[in-house]
Amino acid sequence: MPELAEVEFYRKVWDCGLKQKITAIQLHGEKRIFRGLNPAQLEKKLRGATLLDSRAHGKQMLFHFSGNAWLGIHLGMTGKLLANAPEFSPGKHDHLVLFQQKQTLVFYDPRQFGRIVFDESRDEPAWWKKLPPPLSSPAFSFPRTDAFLQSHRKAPIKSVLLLQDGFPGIGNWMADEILWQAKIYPHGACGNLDAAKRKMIFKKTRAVANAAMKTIGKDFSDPPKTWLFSHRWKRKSPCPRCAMPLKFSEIGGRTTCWCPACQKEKG
DNA sequence: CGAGATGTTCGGCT
DNA sequence: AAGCCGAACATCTC
Repeated sequence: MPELAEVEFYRKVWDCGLKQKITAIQLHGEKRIFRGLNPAQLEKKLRGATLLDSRAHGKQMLFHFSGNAWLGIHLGMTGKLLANAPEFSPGKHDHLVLFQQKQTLVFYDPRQFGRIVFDESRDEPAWWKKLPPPLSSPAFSFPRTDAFLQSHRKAPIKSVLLLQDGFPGIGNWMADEILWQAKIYPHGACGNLDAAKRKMIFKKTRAVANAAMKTIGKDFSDPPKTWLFSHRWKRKSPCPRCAMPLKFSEIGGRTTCWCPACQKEKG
C-alpha cells in the first residue's frame, strides 16, 4: 500500500512516542519480516531505550533510539505503523510491538513483504547514507534523471518509474499519475521519449510528489480531484480530463491505469 | 474458488 | 556484463 507520502504519514504516527522509553517489547522473530537479522539482539538493545527521532526517505523509514540503535522499517505492500493504548494486546500480524508508558507503537503487516533492519552505530547506518537523492532535493536533478532513463532505455517507462534507485518513493499509483499528467504512453520504451517528454516526466515527478506530501503525507487527505488518483480505483471510470473510458493493462507485472486518448503511443 | 493487491528480490536469459 | 523479465514471497478480500 504505502508509497512516498503514505510512508511519511505512517512515520509520524510514531511521533507520539518521541522522548519516551520502551518499557517492553513483543515480536514475531521467526517471521519473514525479520529475515537476515537477529531479533533477540534487537529486543535486548531496544528494551529500555528512548525513541529520539525519525526520518523517512522514499519508502524507507529510520527510527533512532538511545544507545546508538537504529531501527529501519519498510512497509512493503500491506504494512502500517499504529499507535495503540498502553495495554494493547498484539494480534497475529503485529510483528513488532514497542510498549511505552503512554502508548504502544505497532508495526502491522499481514502480507509480510515489509522488512525490519537494525543497526548499532553512532551515526546513521551506511545503507541509509547510500540512498539515492530524495525527489524533493536539488540533487534529484533533470540531468541525473535523464541519465537514469537512458540507462534503462529498453524498458517501458512505467517500469522505470518504479525503480527506487532513480525515483525513490514512487510506487504504482504515483507512476500512473505522473504518466497521465504528463500525457505519456506507459508501455513505451523510455529510450524513445523525446527531450520534451523526458523533461515533463521529471517535472511531474516532483509536482506529484510535492502535492502528495501536502495532502496524504500531512493528514491522509485526498490529493486534488483533478488527478487520476481518485478515479482509478473504480473500474469503468472515465478519464477525468477527457472522459474517455480509462484502460487497464499489465506492465512489468503491475496493473497500469491510463487514458487511451490522452496517452497516445505516438505524439 | 480464483484472481488480484499502492513492493522487492532473485534467478535466468540476452 | 548490464539490464530486462517473470516468478516468488504470504495473506486477505472481492
